[in-house]
Amino acid sequence: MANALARKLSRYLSLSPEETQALEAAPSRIQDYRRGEQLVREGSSPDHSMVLLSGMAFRYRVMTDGARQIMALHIAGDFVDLHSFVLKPMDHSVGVAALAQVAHVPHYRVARLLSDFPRLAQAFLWDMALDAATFREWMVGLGRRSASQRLAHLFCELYYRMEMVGLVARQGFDFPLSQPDLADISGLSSVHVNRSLQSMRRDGLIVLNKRRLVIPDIAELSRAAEFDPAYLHLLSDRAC
Amino acid sequence: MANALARKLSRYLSLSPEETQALEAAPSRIQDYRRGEQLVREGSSPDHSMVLLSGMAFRYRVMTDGARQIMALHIAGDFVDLHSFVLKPMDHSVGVAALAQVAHVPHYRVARLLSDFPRLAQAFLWDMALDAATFREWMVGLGRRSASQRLAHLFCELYYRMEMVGLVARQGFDFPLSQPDLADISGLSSVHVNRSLQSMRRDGLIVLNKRRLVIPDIAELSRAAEFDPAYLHLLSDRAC
DNA sequence: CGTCATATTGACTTTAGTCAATAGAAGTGG
DNA sequence: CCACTTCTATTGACTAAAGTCAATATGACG
Repeated sequence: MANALARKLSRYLSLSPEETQALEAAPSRIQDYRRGEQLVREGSSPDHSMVLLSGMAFRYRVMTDGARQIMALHIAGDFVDLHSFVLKPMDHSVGVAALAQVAHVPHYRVARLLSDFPRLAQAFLWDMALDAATFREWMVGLGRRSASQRLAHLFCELYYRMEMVGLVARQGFDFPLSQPDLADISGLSSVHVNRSLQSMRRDGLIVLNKRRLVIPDIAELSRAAEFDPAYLHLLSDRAC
Repeated sequence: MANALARKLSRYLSLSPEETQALEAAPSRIQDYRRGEQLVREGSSPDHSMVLLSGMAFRYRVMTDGARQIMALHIAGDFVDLHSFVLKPMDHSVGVAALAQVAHVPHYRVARLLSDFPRLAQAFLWDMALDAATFREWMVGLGRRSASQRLAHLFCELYYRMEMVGLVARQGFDFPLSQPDLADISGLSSVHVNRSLQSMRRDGLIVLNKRRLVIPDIAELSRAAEFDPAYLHLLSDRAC
């Protein structure tokens, strides 16, 4: 998988050459998807999971009245729907926010990896746990943070995650999400997102235009968001 | 573990006698905790995970201004913090809502289970995926549902989960949560929870008093909440 | 150049939060 | 069993945050 996943998992444990090799060989194919396309549809029962090699994807659900809630963002190296290996049918869809290169990993090969490499089983557990930790952090935001804190918090999270995979340059990174997208992430209306962004711009916390987000002072934005990166487990907290 | 966990996991795959036996033998001890006590504290790095045998527990985080967000509820049979096996330190605390009997499973024994019984690894992945599916459902509620829909949705979820473990009698079940607790689950103020509950009572959707919740017509409450139990994966969707 | 999505602004409405008072209930020590 | 404390529940009056609707830019793109 062009090493993207192996690099991420090695934050948890150092992979043996055989394990890395097996991960490399796992995808059946690699495919590009454009913004607006769907990787997986709610209600379907995929026979493979997907690893994002580049671009951005998000998981979401559309309610009966058309409202959408985005529940996760994924960037290079993320195992987008590992859970579909054990939990079907899908209870949400996966969409593409920015031109994405995607590796398809058939579930039978996931099963093979688990049985052949017990340590990978643990690494996959770790990856799912990390995913869940991010869900929890977003829940805290949705339940208890103000509009601009939610946005600021999201920007901080993305900054660190992007940096981790080498996508931050000159304190900024590509940011393909529209204001309606941000609204559906933060549980707000797009009008309110617009106003909150403007206030953050006025305060010099962010520079956002032409699909690029610059954070002049991440420490200050973190303070505004009361952001604590602990839940991202950026440091190698290696068990083995 | 008095079979509570084995029963839950067997919703995913049928366990062999050896696997069941190994699960039974996994806890190092069993202990009771009273309402208000803490099972795990944010920031700690436990050397064991916990299975709830009876009672009710919840995972939560307290923010700097004292606001609390509850991110999960656990009932009998739930593996409360399996993730602490792979992800430390804890990014949230675990509290007790109602007198809880808890089995402690040392992490080294979890590791043993994973390596000795590869199918249990998959079952644990399933359990974590189920946990995450519930997180996502709560996120949708926090982001996009109205106050009384959030509460109604929670009540529906609990009804099905309680029924699954045989704790529903005469359309009702023990409900130890206070209105402030409900507020911290649903991201509302306790005053607003109070008013929403009263409106639901007036509509005959729920009967709630003396720490007991009765749902006269689960179909009607489900309609009000736009509740779809799919994410709970109640049916045996057995892979093996 | 026209089209479509996105961004911005103003005016107004709605939902939910805050503050404060009162009432009930449950638990505790004597 | 009683007095006392401490949660918990309820209500009213007022405030604030965020949503809605609608109009107008702005910008990318074929």
